[in-house]
Amino acid sequence: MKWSEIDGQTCSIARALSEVGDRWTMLLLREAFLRTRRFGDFVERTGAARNLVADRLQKLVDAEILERRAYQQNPERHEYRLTEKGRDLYPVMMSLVRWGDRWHDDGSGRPVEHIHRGCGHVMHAEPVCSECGESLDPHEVEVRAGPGMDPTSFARR
Amino acid sequence: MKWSEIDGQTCSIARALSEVGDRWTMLLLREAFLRTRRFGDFVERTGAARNLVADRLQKLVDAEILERRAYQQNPERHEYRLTEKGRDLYPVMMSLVRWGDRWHDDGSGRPVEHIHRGCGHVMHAEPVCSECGESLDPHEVEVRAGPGMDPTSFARR
DNA sequence: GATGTGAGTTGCGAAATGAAACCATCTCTG
DNA sequence: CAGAGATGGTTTCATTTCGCAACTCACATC
Repeated sequence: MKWSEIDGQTCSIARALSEVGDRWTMLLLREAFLRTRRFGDFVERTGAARNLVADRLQKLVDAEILERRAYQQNPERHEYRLTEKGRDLYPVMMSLVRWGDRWHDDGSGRPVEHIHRGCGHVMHAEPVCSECGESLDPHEVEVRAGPGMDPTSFARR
Repeated sequence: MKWSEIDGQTCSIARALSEVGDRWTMLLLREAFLRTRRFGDFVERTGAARNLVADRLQKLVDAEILERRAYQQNPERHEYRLTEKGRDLYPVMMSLVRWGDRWHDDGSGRPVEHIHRGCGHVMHAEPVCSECGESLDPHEVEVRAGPGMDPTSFARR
């Protein structure tokens, strides 16, 4: 199966990855969360080739994760900003940071620290159950087919 | 810059993505969390080409995210299981599921549902501040250079 | 001996990537 | 006004990776 057909799978993760699963795409989004908005800055800060940055930004705009809007005329210049859908990727980014910090610590500490203004502490994202607020443990979570599951693909398992 | 050099960046996300940022890698991990353990099942359930599955499983083993262990002799057969480091990717997977469910809903509902045994409800992962337990809002989080930041790359910003 | 199964490996055409050069607009400087 | 930056891409082309099918190998079963 080609990667480009992956979004046909009956799977939330496959469909999510069809939009943000690309290597450089994630780094572009990292930059977007750090308030990078201009083409040249994306190129410089991610280290990706210009043509790839152009292609991925376009795909993110098509997916309505970024929005391309003019910020000046003469010459017309555009900036790329996160949409609501894009901002909603925040938990994904934070959980990646958390994992990276925990398992790739070379002893020098975290490259960046996140401070929660509400409580003033250096923090990380902790996933909890949306219903009861308990900290999430994989063993405490049961997976079952939901209403959107294609029955044939579930039967296979 | 080539993708293979990406892990040299001073960034938790770049380093995390150098190990799990590949398209198929994430789908293999999805399967691992659903208790898929054998080569043939990974191939069948992800739809990836056999050589890619072989390559990615090997890389995951090298990264100590999966562990390859014999489960029988004559013929020797192996299974791939999540390590502690691999299981710790659970928040990443759950946040991807959450995002996919929210933004790719075609009206038929979620493909899979997660039930929290503790409270019995269909739930999703909700990220909160590790220090105060408040729900996380990007605007409430300040980012600053940590002890592990390469000063030259931060000065650039 | 023939056939089957599981787990890969190999070969090869097609597609994606990466680096550098090129282009188009507009502004600023002398 | 000519020429030299900024800025934001697009094009070109050699290299790398993908994706698919076929092949191998070790054992088991009929």
